[in-house]
Amino acid sequence: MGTIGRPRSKSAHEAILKSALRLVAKRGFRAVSMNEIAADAGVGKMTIYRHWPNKAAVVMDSLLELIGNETAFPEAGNALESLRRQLHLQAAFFRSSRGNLIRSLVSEAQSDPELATAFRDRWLYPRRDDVRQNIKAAILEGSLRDDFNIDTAIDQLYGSLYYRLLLGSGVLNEQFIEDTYQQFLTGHQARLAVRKTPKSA
Amino acid sequence: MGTIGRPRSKSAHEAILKSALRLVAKRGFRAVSMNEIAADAGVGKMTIYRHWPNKAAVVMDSLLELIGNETAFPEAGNALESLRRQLHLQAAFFRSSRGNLIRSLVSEAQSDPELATAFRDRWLYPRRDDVRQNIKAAILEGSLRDDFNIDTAIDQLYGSLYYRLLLGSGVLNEQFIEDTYQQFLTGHQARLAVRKTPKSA
Amino acid sequence: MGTIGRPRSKSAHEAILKSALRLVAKRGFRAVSMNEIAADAGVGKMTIYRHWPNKAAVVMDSLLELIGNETAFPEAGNALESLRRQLHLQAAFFRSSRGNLIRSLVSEAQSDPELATAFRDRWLYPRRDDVRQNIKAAILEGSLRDDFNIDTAIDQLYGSLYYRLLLGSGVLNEQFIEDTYQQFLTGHQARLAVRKTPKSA
Amino acid sequence: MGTIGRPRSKSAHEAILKSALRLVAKRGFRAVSMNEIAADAGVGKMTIYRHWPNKAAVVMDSLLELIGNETAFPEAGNALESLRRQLHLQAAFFRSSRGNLIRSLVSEAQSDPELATAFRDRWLYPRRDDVRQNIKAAILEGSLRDDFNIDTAIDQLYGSLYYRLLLGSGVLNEQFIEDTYQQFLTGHQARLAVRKTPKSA
DNA sequence: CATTAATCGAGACGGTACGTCCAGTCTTTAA
DNA sequence: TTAAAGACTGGACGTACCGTCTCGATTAATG
Repeated sequence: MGTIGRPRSKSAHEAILKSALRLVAKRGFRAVSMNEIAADAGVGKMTIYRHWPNKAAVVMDSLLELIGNETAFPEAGNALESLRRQLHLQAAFFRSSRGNLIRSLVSEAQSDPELATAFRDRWLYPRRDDVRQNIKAAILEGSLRDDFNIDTAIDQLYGSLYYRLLLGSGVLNEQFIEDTYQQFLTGHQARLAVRKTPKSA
Repeated sequence: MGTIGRPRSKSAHEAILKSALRLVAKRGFRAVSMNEIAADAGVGKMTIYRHWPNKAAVVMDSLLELIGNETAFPEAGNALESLRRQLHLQAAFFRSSRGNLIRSLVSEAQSDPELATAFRDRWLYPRRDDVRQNIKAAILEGSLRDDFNIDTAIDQLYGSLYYRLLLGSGVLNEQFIEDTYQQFLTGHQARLAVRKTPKSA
Repeated sequence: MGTIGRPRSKSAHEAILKSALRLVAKRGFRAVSMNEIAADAGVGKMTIYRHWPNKAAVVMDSLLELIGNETAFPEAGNALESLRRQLHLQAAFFRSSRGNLIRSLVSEAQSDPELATAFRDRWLYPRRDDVRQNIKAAILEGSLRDDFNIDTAIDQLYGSLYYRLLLGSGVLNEQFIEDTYQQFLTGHQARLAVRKTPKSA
Repeated sequence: MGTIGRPRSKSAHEAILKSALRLVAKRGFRAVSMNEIAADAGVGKMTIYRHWPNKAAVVMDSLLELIGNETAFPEAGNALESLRRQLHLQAAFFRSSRGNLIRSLVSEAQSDPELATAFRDRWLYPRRDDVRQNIKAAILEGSLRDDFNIDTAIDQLYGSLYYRLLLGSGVLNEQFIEDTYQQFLTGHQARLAVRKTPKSA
């Protein structure tokens, strides 16, 4: 049933998200003001505040609506390989300018409990669910053991990626991802009759 | 060499750090203003800026000077056990109100490159050096293998702790630490003649 | 020539004027928003702007259409007495909540030349014309001299009323009106027996 | 006794007043924003709000501190002549760009009771006191009668000037002032030889 | 009677100014 | 010279309102 009054402008909505995404990815969250986003989107500031409660919420939505599925699990012959490729996708995503969005949102979430909840519920947990599904599939395929705590394993796998993104202690390159994946395998791979030496650099 | 004029107040310096620590630990970085810290410390705002360049630097120093060694490696029979206990110390530290300092500084560092560098050079890397020394000791003791990339291993070990601190996806409890430690062992422990079953919840 | 389409709602027109009059008289021009008038009148904001160009125009019309003739010259035995009574009517009008409309419009007219012109052409000058007619009648009746500048005399008569309305330097009570009327008489009344030099252009 | 802390900047204070005066006199109250005044004065907006509660208060002070005595009673041989000249001064003041300040303040005062009180207490009443002193002097000099209500007489004298300033019904030229002055004389001048019934309270 | 076209209530829109807040700097007097 | 106190510039914030625009629904006069 249609509501009365002028409907919200879909084009304004999208223009705001695109401007926010572009500006924040390029210059960072704090360096971009609401006035600037509004001007860039050709929109009144009140329109932004009518759609979102604050800057963080705008950026949160621009992440979800515009680039939400860049890190989806890719097709591969089996679950384990799909997981491996997704880790590389995630690293590439973090290395790109999009990584600024994640850094900004995690940063703001430290002083904004509502944003923290939103980030978890709308970004983190859905992606963790995907990972969990993938791991369960790998278990069913017989590639992984079935006696470990999946949530803990996920934290170990992805924790190091977020760590390098946020702390900058090292580069998120291919080798690092490969090592992390292998370390995960070492701990959780199903035991075969024969077993080789695990590896790392 | 005798200085002219009124000497700097050492008590002011400490009062500022204590106020900053207390207020930021309780209410968070963003919610605390410089005026408030100055007032709480019974000090003029200029005195703060004469000692530190900005708010983040004050909090950085309050972390280092007041509670810097709460996570030092404890004595234990061997290097591995010392590492295990340190992981538990670090988790306790993160769970306490002090965790707010780390969260605040990492958060601010996302938009302040100088702070990012300072945080790495003065907090992160010294502690990583300790971990590295410990791991090398464990290698020498024959408890760990000697063919892995230590920096990557450190990221895997501590990344999940920072992840839970900053993302709030799960509790930093004893079990989580124990699992993380075991997963590290699984991947890096020296192969003995006999081997037990690794574990997890 | 018949117009096409839905005709303008006369009831909406009147409801708007009544709401504007009531709200502005009670709370003042600036304190009342167009949204509020629209809501009070049970009308869409666009309907107001389809009938009038801006808020001042609405209030201007509410003054003219609803209470325009409260200060008309009353019947009396002669022109002078009619003038005297009209001055008292005008004072009563200014003292009432209707005075707020005049104050509001004069106030807005200071920064809105179009409104200033409209206020003069539609409110001020018609009433000055009435006064002028009355004075001319009094001259014809032999009660007033015929050698003074009528416009200047009107400004002197009514200027003090507007002055007290807008500046609030004193009350617009009966005595003040009576004194003002007498001062006018002193200067412009026809000489009964002997008289000295008249004055003015 | 000197207070502690940095004292308010006298130069900033004056720069603000001068900018406000210049801009408002030229373009009018509503057309000038606080940001603009701040920028023109080379001052932060907070400094303005630290010295005054709102724009009207700034303009009020710029009127009083910068051009307050342009309408002071000039020296003349006698009180009546001084009054006559002051009327001409006042008219010239109203005709000049300074008249915009008076118009602005009276306009804003219609919706700002505090400003209304301030305008009366700080601008209007002091000047009325001067007029009252002058009239009393003229009475003592024997030029004016002593049996009329002075406040009413002042309203009649100056009311017409404010009326033409605010309503724009006619020009504030020399002739108008002269007529107004003569009308005042007619009603209040002391009778030279023979005299009939006086008038008014 | 169906069509047409301007109106209606509702409310989102672009734009502009407001008044508040805080970071980091500067300027006093006192010690 | 340094201290406490607090005023300073600069700039972002979130709110309010104006006057315009856009919906779906209504309402005469026209065809």
